[in-house]
This record gives sequence, C-alpha cells and structure tokens, in this order.
Amino acid sequence: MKLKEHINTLIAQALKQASITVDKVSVTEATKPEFGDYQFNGIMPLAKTLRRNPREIAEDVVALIDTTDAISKVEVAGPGFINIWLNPLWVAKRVEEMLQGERVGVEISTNPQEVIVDYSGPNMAKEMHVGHLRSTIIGDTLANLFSFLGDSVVRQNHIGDWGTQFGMLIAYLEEQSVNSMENLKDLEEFYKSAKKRFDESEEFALKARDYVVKIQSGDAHCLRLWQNFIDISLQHCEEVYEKLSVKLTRDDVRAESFYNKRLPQVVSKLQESGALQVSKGAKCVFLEGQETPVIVQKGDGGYLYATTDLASLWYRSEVLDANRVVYVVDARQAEHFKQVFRISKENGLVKESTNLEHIAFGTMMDKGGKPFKTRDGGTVKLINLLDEAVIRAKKSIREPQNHSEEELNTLAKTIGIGAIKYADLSINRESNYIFDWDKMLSLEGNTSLYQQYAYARIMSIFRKYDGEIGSEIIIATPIEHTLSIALLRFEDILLRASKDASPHQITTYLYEVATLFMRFYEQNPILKEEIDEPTKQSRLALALLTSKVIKQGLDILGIEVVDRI
RNA sequence: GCACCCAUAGCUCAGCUGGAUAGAGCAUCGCCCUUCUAAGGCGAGGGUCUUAGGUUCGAAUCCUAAUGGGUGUACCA
Repeated sequence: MKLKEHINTLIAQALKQASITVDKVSVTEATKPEFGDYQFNGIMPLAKTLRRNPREIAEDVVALIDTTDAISKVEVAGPGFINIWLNPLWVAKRVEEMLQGERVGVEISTNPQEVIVDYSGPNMAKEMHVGHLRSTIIGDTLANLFSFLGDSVVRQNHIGDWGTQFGMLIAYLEEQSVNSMENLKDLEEFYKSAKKRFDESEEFALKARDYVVKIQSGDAHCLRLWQNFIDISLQHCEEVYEKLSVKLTRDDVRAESFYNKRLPQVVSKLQESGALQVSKGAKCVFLEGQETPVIVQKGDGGYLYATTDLASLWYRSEVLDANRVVYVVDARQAEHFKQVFRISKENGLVKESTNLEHIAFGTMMDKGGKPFKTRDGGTVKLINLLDEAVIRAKKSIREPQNHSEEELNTLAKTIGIGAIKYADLSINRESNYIFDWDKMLSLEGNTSLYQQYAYARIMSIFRKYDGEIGSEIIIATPIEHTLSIALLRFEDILLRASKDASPHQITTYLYEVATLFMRFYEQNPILKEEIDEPTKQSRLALALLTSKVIKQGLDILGIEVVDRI
C-alpha cells in the first residue's frame, strides 16, 4: 500500500480547493505521537509568497481536508504544522487487505525498468577476500529489491579474468604441470608461489610475459590452460556464493574478457566522435576541467580498465537495453566511474535517458578502526570468515539441547550468515563500517538475530494456537494503531530504498517493526484466557502480518528466517 | 599540489525534500518472569550535532572558510 501517496493526495486536494498551488505535496511521519501519525510541513514556506500568516493558511487548508476516509483528525500546531491522525477503521481495512494479498501489500511496478546490477566482480587470480563482501551482499540485496518491486533485473558479475597476472599464473600452472583441481585448492597459495617464482627467476618472468602475449593473441593451448584456471577459480567463488546464499550464477558472469572484441570498437567510436587525443604515445580522452586524461589505449596498444568499463556500458545500453545501470563498487573508484559515465554519455555509447549510478560503499574496518586484515597483516579469505561466522553463531545459541544436531547446524548457518549480511546492510553504505563479531551476533539491538527472534516468537504463538486466524482487524489500543501503520508503510520503505539504492532503510524499518511488535506482544496479550475471541483473532492476524513483513523484508536482504530458535 | 568523501551521546549508528524539546542500540544504574520464547519489555542519566561565519521565520541538514580523519590523482584493476 502506497500510504504516503494516499495521504499526499488528500492534502493536495485540500490545497487545490484552497486555491493554493504547490509543486509537490509530501507529508512525513510525525516526529512525536502527540503530533499524530503524519505531519505536513509544507505550509510555512508558502507564507512569504502568499503574504499571509502561515497559521491562517494552515487553518484554511485544514478546514478543507477530507476527514471522512483515511484521515480522522487534522490540527494546526505551532507556526503552521498540520498534524494528521489516521482513522483506525480505515487503517484496519488496509491491514486486512494487506494480509489477504500474496505480496504483503506491495504492488508490482506499473512502470518496470530494465535494471542492470553489476556486483561482486572478484578477481580470478586470487580467492575472494573480505574486500568482495560488501559489493556481493549489497548488490545481491539491490537486485532482490528491484525484482521484487517488478523491475526486470539483470545481474552481472564482472569478474577480472584478463590481464598481466594471468600470464604468470598460466606459466606456473604449466611448470607445475597441474591440471587437476586438487593442487589448486588454495588459490591464494598458488598465486603467492607463482609471484615468488616471478620475482626470483628472470627466466620464469620472461616466460610469463610471453604467455600474456600468447593468451591475448589467441593461442589455443594457452587459452585452454587459461580457461581451465578460470573455471577452477570460478568454482571457488561459487562455493562462497553458495555459503552466502547469494543468487549469482554462471549465467550472470560477464567477464572482462567478454568485452575484448568491443575494445577496439570503443577506441574507434571515440575517435569518430573526436574525443580522442594522443598524448605521450597513449590514446586518451581529456575531460574538461581535469588535468589528467582517461587513457583508453596504452602506448603499447594494450587496453585498460576504463576501456573495458566503457565497453560494458556500451553493451549494457545497446544489447541489454538498460534504463538503469547500478555499479556496486568500492567508493575509491568514484572518480573512475564519474569519468567513464561522462565519456559514455558524451560519446553516444549510452543513451541519454539511461541512469548510470555508482553505488559506492566504504571500507570494512576492524574493531580498532583499521582496515580489516589477518593478524599477520594478510587479507582475510571470505570463505574462512563465513565459516567462522557459522561456528560463532552455533556457540551463541542459548539452548542447544532444544535442537537436533542437524537443526543446530542449519540454525547456525542461518544466524551466522544472516548476522554478517545484516551488519553490512544495516549501515549507510557510503560510510566505512566496523566489523565486530560480538555486535553482529548480539541478541540485542538492530541485528538480524533480533528480527529472527521476533519471527520465531510469532511462529511460537501459532504453534500454540491451532485454530483459524481471523480476517478482521480491530484497532483498540495505541500500540495496535502504531504497529498497524508501521506495517502499512512497508511499500513506501521499499520504494524509497529502491530509489536511493539504499538497503539500510529497510533494516531501519524492520527494526522498528520488530520493536513495535515486541511492545505490542508485551502489552496486548493474545492467547490469554481473558481475551475475547474477536480481539484474539485480530491480534493473531496482526502478529501474522508482522511475521510476513519481517520474512519478506529479510528475504530481500537475502536473510533467512527460522521457526524456532 | 589538486580533487572527492567523512565528522551527531563514552562506543556503534539513525536522522527522508531545511521544520516543533536531535533519536536508537551498546555500555552504566533502577524495575518487570508460578503468566503466549526474559535472546524480551519499562524507566533514568548521558549532546556547544568538530569550529567560525553566512542564507532563512526556522539549520545536524544548504553555502563559505578553518581543523581533524580517509581516499583518489597518466599508460595496474
């Protein structure tokens, strides 16, 4: 239910009747319970142009607001705030409708977009490490969110499978005559050993460089080795995706090498449009107002990542016909994306109407506020981090005796992985974030476990109660009123999170819903004997809807729920 | 050097287009379980929103500058 839009319309009608023109009416949630459910602050800025006392204007408008439907009461307060109370009967009806629908009251977009979500993007030369976590988690959530709202989503995993280090790896692969996966179990070690050989032996280094040339010129034998290496490396990634319950598959892979054919075309296209200049032997695009150019072809003829990104932008616009392209990539690449976005638009690689967004995020820090590393300063392998999360989650379960060993393992996975994801998603993505095991696995505060616990608590009620659940909602207490409105806001929240590509708005909301439910549950007994049947039915229905909102919300975040903790 | 980002309670963070007395959680201190999962709830204390100017009826939010921190900056990705 688009709650805010509905109220906006009612206010807009009153303004129209009062012959006041406003570009956009936008109510906000009331800042305090005394101020009602929503408030409209848009009168005060009008005072100057209308040359009238804002309070008087507000009085006029208030008199014209329809209070027979959604709104039960309006009041002018302070210098000209309009406080709005929603009609509990109307709210109850909307909650009933929300309960009946398949999609927790969320409409499928009538104007679906073709959205590309570019995320994860691991480098095939190494194993995935913590640096890939945020992109993978945030990107997957955004893809889930957009598709739940009805957009047509294409996930793209822009894996790094091309470049000089592959010559080194292939040379080492051949030298070791490794063809089976067995010896490649630890990709990280393999990379390190190859690098060591490269640094130590000039002969080996020469061979490695030779391999780069061979791969790039399409030598069949080398390409086969390269392909083999990529396959194995990709399997490592898929293992991580599996553990993380991230929906990326092989079909989503559009590797760097996928764009090879387009690279010379990008250069000639830029040449045609006159953007290209040769400087110090390299083919460059100089952007207005910037000293250093964007190099699209090196002096030796090689291409760079800017070229690949331009090629991918072109492909996504031309072939995939995207309306919106979101790149979920580290904030440090902000300038790079600003540049390639601009070049692609200015030179017709991407349609003017296409929205290009760099969804930047900050670095993952340790508890001391330093970049997250192992004790000896190395990078933390993602797979180890995830395994640790599950182990820690298992230890944190309060009453393990209530579960079978198998249940316990599933539970630990759900809690552990959920905690890692939720901790990441619940923070404004642009700021750096502090990775803290104790905090994320805590039972208290804004964590996934709190949501999962709230859900499990509701499930426990339904285990105890085996009758029918009513379809009539009765809003009789303040907390029922507040909880109901919070539930109705679900769609508003998702729409805004989608617009801003900002998952933390969903977590903030879910935390509010879960907290309200806990209070509701504390104050308004459900199955107690003294509760009359209609009230019991209504409260059961509210609990049910709460569980549906939490489940759906967490599902978008890629987090599972359990019936029992 | 230049450019970009960040600065809110002891700690971790919310704060939507500028709006009423700046909100949560953790930690600290009280209270509530023979009663639906107490992994919960209720309450208390804790703030010159880094600083100084400016715009405005009104600024944590917008503008300018300073300070502190982070990041990027020609042939790696």
